[in-house]
Amino acid sequence: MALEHAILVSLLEKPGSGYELARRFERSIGYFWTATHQQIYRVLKRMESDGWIDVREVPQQARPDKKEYSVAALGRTALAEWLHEPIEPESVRHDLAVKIRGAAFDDPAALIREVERHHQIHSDRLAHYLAGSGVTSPAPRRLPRPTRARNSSTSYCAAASPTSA
Amino acid sequence: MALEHAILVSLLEKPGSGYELARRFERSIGYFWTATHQQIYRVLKRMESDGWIDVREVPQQARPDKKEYSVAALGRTALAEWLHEPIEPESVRHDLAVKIRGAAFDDPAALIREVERHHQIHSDRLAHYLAGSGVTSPAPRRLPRPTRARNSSTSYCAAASPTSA
DNA sequence: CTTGTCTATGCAACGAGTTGCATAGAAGGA
DNA sequence: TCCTTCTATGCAACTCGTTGCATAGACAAG
Repeated sequence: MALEHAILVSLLEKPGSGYELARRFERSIGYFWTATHQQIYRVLKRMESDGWIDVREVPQQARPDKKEYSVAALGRTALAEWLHEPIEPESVRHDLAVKIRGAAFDDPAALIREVERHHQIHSDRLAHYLAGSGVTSPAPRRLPRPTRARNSSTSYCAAASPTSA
Repeated sequence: MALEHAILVSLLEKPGSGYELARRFERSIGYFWTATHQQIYRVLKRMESDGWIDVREVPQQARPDKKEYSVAALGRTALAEWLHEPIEPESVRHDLAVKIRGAAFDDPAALIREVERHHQIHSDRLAHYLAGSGVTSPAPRRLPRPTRARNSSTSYCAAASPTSA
């Protein structure tokens, strides 16, 4: 329900075409919201017909013409309203956590490698964020070696005691 | 694509009905994957017709009968396969981050309260996790007061310099 | 000359997830 | 008695998001 709003933010930063937005959603705003070009084109259509954004045909040489979108008054209002709503239920979908919990019924060792891989990915991304933001890096942290996680991991996570392990 | 697998994990921990699963998805496994009862019932149907799970009609007194599901051999195989696949693109959808970025075009002060509210919610949840897991709490951390975030926040976040602020 | 890549837009079909509504018996409180 | 809550299951309609495919001109590499 928020792709519209992510697009509004991006168009306020700089007007652009569907194609350009799709590029931005590969980085920049895409770090916070993912979307494919299909979705973007479809939502742009709707936003335009709702009067949230304006279109301008821009002829180009040496490449196809494009439609440049910019935020209309109605769009700004809609964005402002959304910004003032509290964010709610935050629906969680965390594959890795489900797998970790499922590991009790399979081979935990294989998952540990996967967890470490993800830790690496997230560390790298954090470094990337910080490098770009100009904020000085906090003291680097590393994952503490597992202490007593091996047997305690099922204690609250599992609704009931697993029958295998 | 992973609700099936979350259900398999939950049913391995303890067989149960659609209704009971829906309860579990309100806590326990629900911390990692959200699902409504509608979704659960629909997926259970499919899993059953695919032979991933077995059903057993359980007559009850003083309440409606229920169908108790348990994991079949095919289900265990499917889960094992899934556990060994690497997790990929991790599609990100982070309302709060989009709002923070949009705040440059609106009232940043209002959002600060929202951010603090969320920090509180996450701290509480972390405490809850740790309390349940038996892991000793790490040194409590608090958000550093904003240092120079006010003007640097747009540097890499924004694809282009915002024209208002 | 063909193949592949980049810009630029879009349709059609599907699958995942949400919302609203419906049923139905038992129990408990106003 | 009526109303609400709890257990238990489900249909129908919708929106959101993904995947596959299509078009089409310009350009560069082989």
